[in-house]
Order: sequence, then structure tokens, then C-alpha cells
Amino acid sequence: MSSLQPVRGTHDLLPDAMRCHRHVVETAREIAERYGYLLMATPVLEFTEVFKRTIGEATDIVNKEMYSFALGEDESITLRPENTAGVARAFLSNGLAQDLPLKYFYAGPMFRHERPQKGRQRQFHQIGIELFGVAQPAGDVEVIAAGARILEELGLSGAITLDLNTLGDQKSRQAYRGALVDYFQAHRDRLSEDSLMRLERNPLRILDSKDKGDRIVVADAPSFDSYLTAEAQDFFAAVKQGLESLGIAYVLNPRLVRGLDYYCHTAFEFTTDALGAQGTIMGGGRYDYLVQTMGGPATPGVGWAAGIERLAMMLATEPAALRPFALVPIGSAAEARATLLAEHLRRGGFAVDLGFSGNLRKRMKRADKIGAKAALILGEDELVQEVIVLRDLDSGVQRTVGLASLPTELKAFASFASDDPAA
RNA sequence: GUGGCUGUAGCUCAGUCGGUUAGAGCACCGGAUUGUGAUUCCGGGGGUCGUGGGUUCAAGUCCCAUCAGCCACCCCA
Repeated sequence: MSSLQPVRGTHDLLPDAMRCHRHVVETAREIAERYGYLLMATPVLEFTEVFKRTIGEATDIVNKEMYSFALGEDESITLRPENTAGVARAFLSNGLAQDLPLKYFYAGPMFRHERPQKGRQRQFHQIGIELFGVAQPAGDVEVIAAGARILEELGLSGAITLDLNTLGDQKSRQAYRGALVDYFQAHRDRLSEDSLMRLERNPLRILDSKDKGDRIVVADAPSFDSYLTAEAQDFFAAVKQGLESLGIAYVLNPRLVRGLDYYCHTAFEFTTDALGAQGTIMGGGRYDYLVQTMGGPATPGVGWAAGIERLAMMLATEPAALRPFALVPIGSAAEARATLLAEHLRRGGFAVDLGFSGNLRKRMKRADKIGAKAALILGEDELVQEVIVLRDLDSGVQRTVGLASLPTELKAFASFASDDPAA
């Protein structure tokens, strides 16, 4: 029995759910392309090193959430937990450093071995964009704007806020990190167990702790502002100014810290309170050191990723399904003719459903069930007269049209209103 | 990975103090209606009560384990 269950945290995407996913992906891809971000894909499998080196040994993702498999003696491959590292690897593998700037859009499955709950699965799907080779804040602004535009097109703007923060450049971050460690070390007796771990691994994370005791300590912690270099401050100011000039509303959130090691400068998250604890719908930032970390030339980058399942859950209305024409033959002669007719119409670009068996009543029931917009009824009488009955399944109005002109009729078909004079 | 809640038909759920053939609505299939779906009426199929142990004369019901989903933490999209 357990073998008939899907693997924990994985789900089938049956057509209804798949339609929502496709709507999200297609909408995002279309908008992304308007901004010049082109669809590409990297393998689902990468050498484990690709993630270990870039995402960071100290992060939970690398620590305990990767699906890794030994390969031969001393090689290990991993199902990608996110796609930025893979895209960066592809950038280097394909020797694209000459072609900057590069703008990519991707969509596909990611894998993290986490405890599943709503909005969090072990195999989940992300869309994302990456911009390589642009060091200016205008890059951050464009990337965020493209994301905001996609969310808007999906009808989610009202339910979402954009949180914004800066992690500064390396110099700022190191100085601040040092100051934070000193401060928290001095108050370590008041920190939660979780935060004591964070103090070792990623002290910035303590700022984001939900523990009440931690929050009291955090309240008096040194603020990043005083450690930001002038360059980092200017950069952040330019990003904010760029967003404002585009009319993109944001909320400054000094506690917003990205978990992955490769981020610097701008960090942002689009969040909602409609999804419980999994409120982050789209998150990203700047990663100027990533490509370098992988052994490539210093190449700045910015990007974000968004969870397709989370976006799909927030869609207010299900995207409409394709409505075919249902071809309904009566009798074996008509069935033979219908097979040819269906092929002909499909070749002409129409979605045509032709059942495999059943009398008129059965076939009409099926036509209704699959949501056909109209039925095309072909019986003995129609056959001899070279005509067919075209019945609007919404209004119930039908009329007889010549077989020769059928493609034209179907092309023009919207619906027959019940007071259609032609009926 | 930690803590908690929940698993009965495809779906949503009922099932008394443990008591003998486990129910309803929706969905599905067939018929009323052999050239007309969506309404209506009649009939039908479908369950190893998540799984495995245990207690008991008797377990859907009680106990243990396990699996899965959900909620919070952790983390993140």
C-alpha cells in the first residue's frame, strides 16, 4: 500500500492543478520576455559541489535539505534545491562571460528534504529570473519591477507587500557581522537555543528570530546603518529611488536577511499573510560574489525565485479550460465519416473531441461533461445532405450548416444567443 | 529535524457506552428518454474504516508502533 503512495512531500499535477501551474508559468514567461529575460533550463541534477560551495556550508539547505546521491567512488550529485547556482554554473560552462549582460527566465522543479506542510513540498516548482553582468542599481530595479509586474498580472498585487533591505557590500557586511557577534556574545545567556546555533552559523539570522526573548535582545542590537560603507549606502539609495520612480511600493525591513550565502546589497521578498507561515511568495536579491565563488570571473548578478505552488494557491479564479467542439456521430456510417472530419478539423486548428462509443445521449452527456462549447451532430440524414447540426451547449440553440463551410462556421462561432435570429 | 492535531467510498463527512449486514450527500455507472447534454425520477457498483501489531467473547471505536496530511517551530519559495 505504501508503495502506491507518492513519495512524501511530492504531488501529482492532474490537469486542473496543472492548468493553474501553466497559467502562472506562462504569464510569468510572457512578462519576463517583455523585459528581455529569455527562457532557459538547466539540468535538475548538478554535482553536489555546485550547491555546497555557492549556497553555503552553513545553511540548512546544504546542511540537511539536499537530496544527494553518491556517484561512483568520490563523486556526488544532487537534485537542485534552487536554480541560481545551476544557472551560474551554466553561465560558466558555456563560456558566456563575453556576452554580458545576460537575462534569463526559468521554470521547473526543485527539491528540498524538509518537513512538508501547506505551501511547502519536497518537490516544488519555481519560476525565476537572473540578470548577470550589471553592477548598477538599475539592474536591481529592473529585476524587482519585472517581479512586481508578474504578480500584478496574476492579480495578486492587492494581497502582497514588498519587503526591502540591504545586506551591504562585503566590507559592510563583515564589519556589521563582527559587531553583531560581539553584541550577541555579550548577551548569549538571554538568547534562545536556536539563536545560539545561529550565532555560530549565521548571526544575521538572529535579527529575524520569532522568539520573544530574542526580540528583546535584538531590539538593542547594533543597526546596520552605521556599518554601511558610503558606497553601499549610495547603492541602496539608488535602488529605493528607482523603485519609487516606477511607483513600486516597498516597506523597509531591516530584519530581512537572506539565508543563502551568496547575497549582498539588495535583498527583497514579496510576502502575503494569506499562506500562514509560508508567506514568502517571491524572494531574491543581488549576488555579486556568486560567480567568483564558483571559480569564474568577477561577475555581478541579481535575481529572484518564486514558488509556483504558492502563487497558484493565491489565484483568485481558476484559469479557464480549453473548450473543444464535440463531434457526435449517430450510426456506423456517420462514425466513419466523423473520424475523417475530426482529423480534418484538428488539422485546421480546432480542438475536437470524438468519443469512442455510445449513442447520441451518451455522447451528448460526455460533450457536456468535458465542457465542450458546442456539439456537432452528424446522423444519417445529415450525412446524405452533406450538412451537420451545430448546437451551442450553453444556450441549447442549434442550427444546420453545410459540411463544406464547417471550418468557416466554427471559426466564427462564439455562441448562439437564445434569441439568435439565425436559430 | 522538534512539538501538536487528524486519517471511514473518488470528494465532503456521520457512525451513540466497544456489540454482530459501516451510512449520507455529491460524483460515477445503468435505465425512464433507440436523434439531443445541463433539470427530474428510478435502480446499481464501489470500503481489507491509512498500515501493522496488541487488548477483548467482540475493535471503525481502546492501546502501541508506523506511514501520510495539516498546524506551529526551524528554514524557505
